[in-house]
Amino acid sequence: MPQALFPDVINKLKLFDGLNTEQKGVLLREGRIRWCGQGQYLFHCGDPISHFYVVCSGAMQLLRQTPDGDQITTDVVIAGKTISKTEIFRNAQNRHNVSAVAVEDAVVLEFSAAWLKKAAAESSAIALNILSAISQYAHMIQVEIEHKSTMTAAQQVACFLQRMCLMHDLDPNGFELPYSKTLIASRLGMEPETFSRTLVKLREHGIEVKDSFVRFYDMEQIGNYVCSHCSAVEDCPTHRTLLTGTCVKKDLKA
Amino acid sequence: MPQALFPDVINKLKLFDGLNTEQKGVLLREGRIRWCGQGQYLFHCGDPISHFYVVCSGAMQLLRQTPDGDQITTDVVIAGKTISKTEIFRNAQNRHNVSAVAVEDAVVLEFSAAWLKKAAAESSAIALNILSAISQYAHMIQVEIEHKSTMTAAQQVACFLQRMCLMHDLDPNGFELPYSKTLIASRLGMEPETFSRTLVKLREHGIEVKDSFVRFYDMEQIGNYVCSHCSAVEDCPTHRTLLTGTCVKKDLKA
DNA sequence: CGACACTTTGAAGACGATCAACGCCGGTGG
DNA sequence: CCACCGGCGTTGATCGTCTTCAAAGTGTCG
Repeated sequence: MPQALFPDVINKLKLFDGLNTEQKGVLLREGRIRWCGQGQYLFHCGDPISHFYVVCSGAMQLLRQTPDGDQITTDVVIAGKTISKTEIFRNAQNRHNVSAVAVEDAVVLEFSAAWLKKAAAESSAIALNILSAISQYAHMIQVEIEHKSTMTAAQQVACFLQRMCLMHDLDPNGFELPYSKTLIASRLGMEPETFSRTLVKLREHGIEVKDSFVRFYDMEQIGNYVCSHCSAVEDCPTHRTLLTGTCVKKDLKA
Repeated sequence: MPQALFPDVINKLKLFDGLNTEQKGVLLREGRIRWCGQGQYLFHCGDPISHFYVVCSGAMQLLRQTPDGDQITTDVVIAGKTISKTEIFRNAQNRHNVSAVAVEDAVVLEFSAAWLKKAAAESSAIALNILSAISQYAHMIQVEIEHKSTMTAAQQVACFLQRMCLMHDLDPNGFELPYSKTLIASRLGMEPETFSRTLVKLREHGIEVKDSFVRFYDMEQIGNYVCSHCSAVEDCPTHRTLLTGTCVKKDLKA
């Protein structure tokens, strides 16, 4: 019984916002649990899209191989987030355009793609929830494109660390990086070397990183170069300070 | 009567796929026509989101100012495409996060945002059409992020020119650029100078550009560096040759 | 005609990628 | 128990690419 195992994750799913407990129950009965050991693939790029997934614990990396060998990390999906929503509704060749692999032992709830489509077609609440989620996602990557073409590596890292702090609900005054630096660098589309060098520079700008321990020690400075567009991530009182600045490029140029 | 004025554009709208003529008629009666002279803004970044738009003729540029002055072109929307879909369903602050300005005289059909939400809630066909459109869009920008971090300017331009050829239904053996080089450069997130220099280099790789005239003169070479992920853009028999390669970075590295 | 936007070209500079080397750790196997 | 290996992270040196600044040519429009 899925609900019994991961009630928190399931109850917080935005996908089911606006549905009552009974309705959720009916839908969730279709779910099947899958365990993914670290390094195990949930699916590969090019596979037919058969399922929709909710990550219950652990984390999955979405990545794509470019034909000349190097790989791009599209996203790192943590507990409570979903996989394949976008692909399922794309109405294209119906094949995954990314691979999904567990970066740490993970538990995933799996539904058939048809189930999701049916739910969207029959419940306008669900359809609108999905629309909202995909729209937010689209906005996020759009902002990231913008970052890539206008910000230096330091700015991107600073911005990313702050979003990560929000998304993982970590303490801005000190937290451990939730996954490896190599993976973060890949997620940001930069080389591990560049990422490493960048972390050192951030120390002069209100962010201290020692090993995998991060501390925002000068909120005022940080407020100066938080990117205003990033506030698209859900607002949260605890982290409010991280969200109320505008992105001033110059500050990190030095 | 909107339909009378722009029957082609309206009838081809994917948004209404699966609806009969009568249903379309009812929905379209709500539309209001707006003329946008070149340089005129349809809305500004930060404005409350009030409407959903269908471009009937001309082209609109979507752009965002970064706080330190430079501007990013998010997208160039041509006839038959829509504006604000994503923003409307984002369920965030309900404000535009881009500005829309006419790059050439444009005619736009305008619907209230509430109208679109209502249509999506009441018709699962429409909801699924929107889901599909946004998903495709999300995939496209995802691929563009990938391009930005793995491809050189030359590769990006080559790929973009081919997608443009498809989207605008142009003749691969020779066509005029549908808008200015400065705008294209901005759309690609690069400087006009870089873009200009890049076009010269493409001549050695199967693409000739003279002034604003583009010709793909060596399909075989081009096939070698078309990016396979880009085939997400709708397939089209005329342009099939442009879609059947895989993206081999090395070819354009020289 | 003059103002202005667009495009191209040149030269210099900044930034990130790449290659190489090293220290560190955890695991494996002799 | 120690030797060895592989992955990770850091640092240094070098290289290529894109940006930036500058200048000049072209075209359009008032």
